Amino acid sequence: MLTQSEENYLKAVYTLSEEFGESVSTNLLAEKIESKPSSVTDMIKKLSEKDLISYQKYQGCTLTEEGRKKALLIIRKHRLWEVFLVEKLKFGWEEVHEVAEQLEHIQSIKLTNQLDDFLDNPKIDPHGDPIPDRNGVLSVSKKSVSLSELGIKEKGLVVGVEDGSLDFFNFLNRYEIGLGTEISVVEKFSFDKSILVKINNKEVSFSSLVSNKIFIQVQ
Amino acid sequence: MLTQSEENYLKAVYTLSEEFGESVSTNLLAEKIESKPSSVTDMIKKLSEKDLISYQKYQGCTLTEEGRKKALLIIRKHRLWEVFLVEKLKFGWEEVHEVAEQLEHIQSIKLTNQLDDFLDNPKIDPHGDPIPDRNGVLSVSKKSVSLSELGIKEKGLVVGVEDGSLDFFNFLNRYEIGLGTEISVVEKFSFDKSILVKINNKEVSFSSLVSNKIFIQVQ
DNA sequence: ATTTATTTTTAGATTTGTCTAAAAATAAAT
DNA sequence: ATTTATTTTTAGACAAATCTAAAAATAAAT
Repeated sequence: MLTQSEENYLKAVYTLSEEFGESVSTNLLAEKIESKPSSVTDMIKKLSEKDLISYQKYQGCTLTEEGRKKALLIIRKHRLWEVFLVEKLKFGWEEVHEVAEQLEHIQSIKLTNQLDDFLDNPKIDPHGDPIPDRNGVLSVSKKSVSLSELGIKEKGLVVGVEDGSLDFFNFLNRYEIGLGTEISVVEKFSFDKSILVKINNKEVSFSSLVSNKIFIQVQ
Repeated sequence: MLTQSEENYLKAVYTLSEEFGESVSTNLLAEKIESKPSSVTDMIKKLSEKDLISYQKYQGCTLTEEGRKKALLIIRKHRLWEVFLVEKLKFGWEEVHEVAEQLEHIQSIKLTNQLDDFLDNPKIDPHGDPIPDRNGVLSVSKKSVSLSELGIKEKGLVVGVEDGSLDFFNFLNRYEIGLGTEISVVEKFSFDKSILVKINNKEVSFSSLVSNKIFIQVQ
């Protein structure tokens, strides 16, 4: 059983490893965790004892296989709760982070997996970040962006949508858009924020309402 | 901001005050919290400093108005999460307590109130205990029991139902059962666990499936 | 009304996670 | 290749929440 603090360190090492290279320095971790380097050293030693982190003095640290797995399960919980807050409790996507930071530490595998099912096993969270599955595996590896954020001539695959309503689902069906559909941007109109895209060799225009809800992973 | 430990103490003082009289002894609290009397004394002093508990050495303690309010908001969260786990995530009512013990400490008034709305503002939790409203007020004061638990000739008012389905709602409508309806038990049949009751001066028989889902407050 | 038993409090120790200040190791700069 | 700057670690202290063991207060029993 890990403490909240230990979980936060594992998560921080994971995300910093992703963003910058492999090994994470003590100072960088301290900044992320908002604590002092000396505190970080102590905690790294502790997690190193537990074989969740591998560490050599003065050389920064990396997650072990076990540590990585733990980190991904915390991230899974965080992102599932974010989906819950936005989709079910009508939170704005910008205000969920703080609450999810607390909810991610709730211990119950059953809770996590039932929540996953209740939310229809979403693949991305409201910010476009991929959600690890129940084994801690990411099916989508990179962060995705909403269609509205793409530039002209950029293209990518649809990896998710934000709105779970039947209406929106029917709308997407009408245009033959599903997971894995390739979309490329032809033109963007700033006056109404609409976007002209090419799907299956047909050109279609979407309002910003729609383009904000379709998540794309650029190739 | 209270720590989890402080919150647990407030909740314990509240529930023990309800069960036994006003003043709660140090030993009783220690047993409830599963710690030692000396630890309890320390915490009581701390909460007393914060004006959440009133306390005189060797005389046990009681909640202040402020402390009571805090306790009721924690209980509110606990019971709302229990409803969520049973109704939405298909947990059994007997397995929700442990998880709710963790969820009750999540800090976000918005979360609590949105969850309340999402669950259609339930008045009782899956165990028949009343849920305080957003001001920490209990509209139903006593614990309720399922109809199946009443004895012959006992009567009471309907204060809630466990199942939120439209089917069940229609079923209740058919028999003119709503919140506040008086039900008295005429006879119980052990061979099939059905129950014969009187509602609006008409006698009706219910299966145990139904009687387990109707919550009654005995007068 | 003493004695005895129980309850409660105090005093001092422990663990976890943090901190500051100083020392040691590594990296950068002349 | 030294010197200087930066990073990281160590050593020791502190607050929170707990504990054990002993002392003090209250309650029960003779």
